[in-house]
Amino acid sequence: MATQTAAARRADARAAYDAFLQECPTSHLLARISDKWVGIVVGVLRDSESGSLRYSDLGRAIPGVSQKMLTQTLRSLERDGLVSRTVTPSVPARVDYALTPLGSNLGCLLSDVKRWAENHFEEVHAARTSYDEATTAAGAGAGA
Amino acid sequence: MATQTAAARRADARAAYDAFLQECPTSHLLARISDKWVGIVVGVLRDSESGSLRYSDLGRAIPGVSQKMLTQTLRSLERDGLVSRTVTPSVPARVDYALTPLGSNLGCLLSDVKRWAENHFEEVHAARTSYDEATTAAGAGAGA
DNA sequence: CGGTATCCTTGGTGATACTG
DNA sequence: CAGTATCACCAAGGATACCG
Repeated sequence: MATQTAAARRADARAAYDAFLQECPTSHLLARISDKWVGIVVGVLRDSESGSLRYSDLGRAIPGVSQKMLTQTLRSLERDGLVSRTVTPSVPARVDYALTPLGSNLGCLLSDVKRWAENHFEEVHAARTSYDEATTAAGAGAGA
Repeated sequence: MATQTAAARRADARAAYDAFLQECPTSHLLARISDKWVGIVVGVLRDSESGSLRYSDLGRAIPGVSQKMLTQTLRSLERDGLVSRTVTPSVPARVDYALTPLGSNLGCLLSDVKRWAENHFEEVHAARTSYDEATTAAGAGAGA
């Protein structure tokens, strides 16, 4: 059983690579910021003047997010020390979320990314259009 | 049918938000760079001295990637004008991929992200550890 | 070698309902 | 209000097999 198929070896390599990826901080960060809601939550938190928002305010500020996703996102962020969670045990429980300094810092990075995106958006869009054009033209022969 | 449930309104809001996201260049960029293989491919391409690699070289340089994913990634990148695809119609077909200037530029951004990740890795890790510790402690009560 | 088309498996995503 | 647990769904990811 020592010699598996090429596929098995590939799977093995994949596992090894996966392990390697675990060591790579960049992957973690990329995974974190690419999370659909993370960028938005951080943005909203940065946007708010007081810098802190309640759970439901967050939900209200982000249309289309489910409690599950909001909670999940918040917990991840909290776990990574990016946001702080403050519970005020009043009668109607009140929980405030705010960016930690580290979270703020991440926000800056996000800003950089945003800036890049805005700067190069046209170029990408142009490239995409011309590519699609070429592709459509190539495929059009069969359709007509 | 004018007044749907709250869920329906939520879905509606979600759709609207989704549409908004389409307009936001940042989302596109985030989606692109967060793609599991994009970052790696760009990195490998940047890493290579000649700046250009053949399809199978790429596959070899990235253990654990399937042809499907490699091709898909490459095509996306090409579509967005991030990499160039050069076909040399020799007898054994030869295709070289290289970063375009724009792709190079993206590589720089990726470097920034990488730098940030490496700089703050410890902090995040520390936060995570202490969070996990607290969580484990909280759950331990039932186990004992 | 380079690439595409197909099928299958996984898990992320979201809705619902229930608790404190 | 804040949050959790469960269920159902879809789409991305990957393996396989097959063309040029």
